[in-house]
Amino acid sequence: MSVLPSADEPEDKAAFDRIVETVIFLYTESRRLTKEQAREHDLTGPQLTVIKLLAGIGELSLTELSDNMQTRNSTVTGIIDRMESADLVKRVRSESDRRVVRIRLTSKGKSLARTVTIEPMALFRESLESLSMQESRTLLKLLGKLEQNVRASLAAGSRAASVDPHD
Amino acid sequence: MSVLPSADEPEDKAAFDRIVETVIFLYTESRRLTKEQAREHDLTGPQLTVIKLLAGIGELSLTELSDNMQTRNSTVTGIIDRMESADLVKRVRSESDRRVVRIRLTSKGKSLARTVTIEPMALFRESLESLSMQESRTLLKLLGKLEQNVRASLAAGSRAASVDPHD
DNA sequence: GACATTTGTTTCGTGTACGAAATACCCCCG
DNA sequence: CGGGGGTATTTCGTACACGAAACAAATGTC
Repeated sequence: MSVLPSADEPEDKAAFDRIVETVIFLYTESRRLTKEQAREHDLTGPQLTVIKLLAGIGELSLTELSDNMQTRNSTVTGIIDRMESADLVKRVRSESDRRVVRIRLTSKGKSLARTVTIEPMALFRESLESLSMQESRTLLKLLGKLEQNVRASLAAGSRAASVDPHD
Repeated sequence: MSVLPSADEPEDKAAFDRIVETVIFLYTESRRLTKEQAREHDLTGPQLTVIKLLAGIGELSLTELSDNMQTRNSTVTGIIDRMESADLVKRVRSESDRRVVRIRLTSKGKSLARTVTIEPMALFRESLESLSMQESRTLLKLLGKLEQNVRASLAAGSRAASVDPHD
């Protein structure tokens, strides 16, 4: 905010809400379509993500995988469990550090990775291409700013709820 | 974010990926914090959303609720089930159309709505306030453009199947 | 007024998604 | 050598989240 807060204008609030709604829409809808596409290959959305990540990088530990997917370890454990029983992936204990599990594609997983051309969040990515270079740079900058603020709030600790300078 | 040591990738592709990643980050992290905050009142994230919606509007049918929350009916049924056994909400059959169920806050639900000050996605909303008016307008415009493209793709994709065209 | 169709809600089965606790293994300090 | 503190993964219990099918009330058609 620059000059004055101007006691919640309905317009401002509506604009904020619209931004939040739009982000939720983009995320949930892209996810839904990813899931639907993945299904044609008997995969779920997260499973497709795992396959594409592993196909691109080679092998990842479970924690690296969960960092990449922005989900918790315990969630990824379940996903890998199901993928392992579907023979898409296998777990290999690391030699150097016997705590870590390396996740690797099986031959079946690899061939599936070659077959499936769609990327996770494809819908989202495609729609991005319609923006000009200038626009996507601007978008990235603004979103990055938001991200920084969120991270700052998170780092600021799990203190009070929305305890802000009220008004 | 990424585990990959992406020193200097081609900016274009990296920019797209960064945007996608950032949106996912914003959504999941805000959701996580909302959940955490709601928990202090023995609520889950979606339950807080329901309470705030009902407190603002009064009463809603299950379908209206699921539209507002961008989730499926079957999901909301479960949420309302749990809220009903916690005596936060009650189901009332509509008189005019006996198929519809109206969801209404109980007195316990209402007093909770007054007690809990935080809004769903509070973290997200707060971080938005750090943007200038100009910036949030720009952000809204660009996101809106993305949303339009996604909607267009969805409409085009649903030609084959008989999916309900939403607008 | 009997029928098929549509619309609103629930049921069911599967797959995330989370936090907390348990487990296994690493490293370090003494 | 031994224990303490830390990290990596799994287990467990609960709550979404979805699609498909079941169900019920409303509406359209004749």
